[in-house]
Amino acid sequence: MLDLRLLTDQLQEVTIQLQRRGFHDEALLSEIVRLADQRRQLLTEVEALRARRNEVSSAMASIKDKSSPEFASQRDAMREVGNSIKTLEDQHRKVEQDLSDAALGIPNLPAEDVPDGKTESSNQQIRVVGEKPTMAFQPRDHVDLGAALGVLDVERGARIGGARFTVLHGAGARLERALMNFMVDLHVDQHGYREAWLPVLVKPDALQVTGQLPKFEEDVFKTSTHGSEEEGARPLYLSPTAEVQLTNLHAGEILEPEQLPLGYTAYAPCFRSEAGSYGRDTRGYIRQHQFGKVELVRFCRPEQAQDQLELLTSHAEEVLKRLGLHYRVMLLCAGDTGFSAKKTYDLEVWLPGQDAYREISSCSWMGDFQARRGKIRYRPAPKAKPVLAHTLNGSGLALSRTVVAVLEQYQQEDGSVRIPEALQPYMGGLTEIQATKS
RNA sequence: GGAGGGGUGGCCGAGUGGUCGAAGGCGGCGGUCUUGAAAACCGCUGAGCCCGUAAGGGUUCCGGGGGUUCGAAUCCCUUCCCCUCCGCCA
Repeated sequence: MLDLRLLTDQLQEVTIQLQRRGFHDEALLSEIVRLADQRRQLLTEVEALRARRNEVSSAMASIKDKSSPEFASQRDAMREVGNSIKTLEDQHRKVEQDLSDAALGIPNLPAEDVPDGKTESSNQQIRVVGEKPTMAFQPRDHVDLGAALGVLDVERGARIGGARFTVLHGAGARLERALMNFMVDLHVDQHGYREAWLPVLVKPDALQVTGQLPKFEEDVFKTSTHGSEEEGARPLYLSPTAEVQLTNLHAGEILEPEQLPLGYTAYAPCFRSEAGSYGRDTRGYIRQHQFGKVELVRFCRPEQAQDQLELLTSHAEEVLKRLGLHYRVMLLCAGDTGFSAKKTYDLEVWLPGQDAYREISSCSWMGDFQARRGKIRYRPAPKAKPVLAHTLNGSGLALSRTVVAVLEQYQQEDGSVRIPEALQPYMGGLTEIQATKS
């Protein structure tokens, strides 16, 4: 959520910044300004009445004879004041609700150094790391490779879960598990993250903090609950990314300055409905309803944020470097930057089987956008007023796509796949995946 | 699932309709004393919102929501969470 004061005081500037990312609902913006103004008026009015009531009430408390005419007349007068207060409170509550509904639909402002542009074609290539592996043969894609090796089983995945579910077998399953441990260990031991093991079902409130709700409900899986929602039963959602759980770790808290910057990492399965992506990436292990991911989340002071984004990105990159995977770093243009983010680097790994770079990590600086929704604050100095923290997150990395990248970049002419050296200890010393009879 | 108990400030804990944002203690900060430290003593010590350049003023918050009342931490309804015992269970 944006700072409403900023929005109302500098509407023009905010509008321009939002237009950069393709947001053009200026009617909504002026509605917010109107509601904010109305809210303030109602509040001033109701608080004046409450002040009066408080004053008279404490005077009434000191009247000893509660049956005196003096007491009775004051009580009658206050009865009307009480009713007015109630009426104004109802109005205020409604305006407050409308205001928050409207404000939750406004995306974050892009950072200044984010390039203009509407689509991914305007993204900027920042750097390229490593080189495309030379192959004196026609590289195969991971679906063919995985099927031939007996490690990737799309058919049986569909049998169990339907489309966009996959079963891994043998060395393939172990590869995913090895990657998970390798990544978490790296971030904990080398990068100083605190490891977490998390709930996967999450409350709507948690999703609202990170920005998936209320606007993108169709993208997440919602579970059914006992009892109707009208009766107050709150449904739980399958978390689409551990960013949700990790960012909410400090919701409602005031952190001490020496705690920052602070980093968490976690492996968690992620679930996405992929509504609206029909027909896209239907082949293989690229876009699944369920996938594993090792997540990185950082909390910091505003003045640390830009550096923290570079640091976080370098942590995700380190995984690719140690695995010897060729990739490039893209700075997303304003139009391609996600709803809650100010600035995002995508890491795109080279997939020779598709002759393309594909996103394998997305590292973002959210500013105070999520912190405002989640009331995540820190105290800049002892006794100072709490200030909203900044949050950052990134995949470090998406496991399924790393499996794909290893299969495709380490494939050999005979269809076997070498295991990156860094991973071999996690694979029980296995150096190569070869076809097995299944 | 059944039966009970409980949610109060950073923490512990009192408070069952009226100057209660809330006793007392702990912790933290500052001071006195001390060569220094400890002890002792004194003072300060929550957050949000509104008005104001500021000083300051107002208001809300005792798990959440609603109600009763002139007035609610206190009474009523509802909901969430935690604990104990029983049952079930990876």
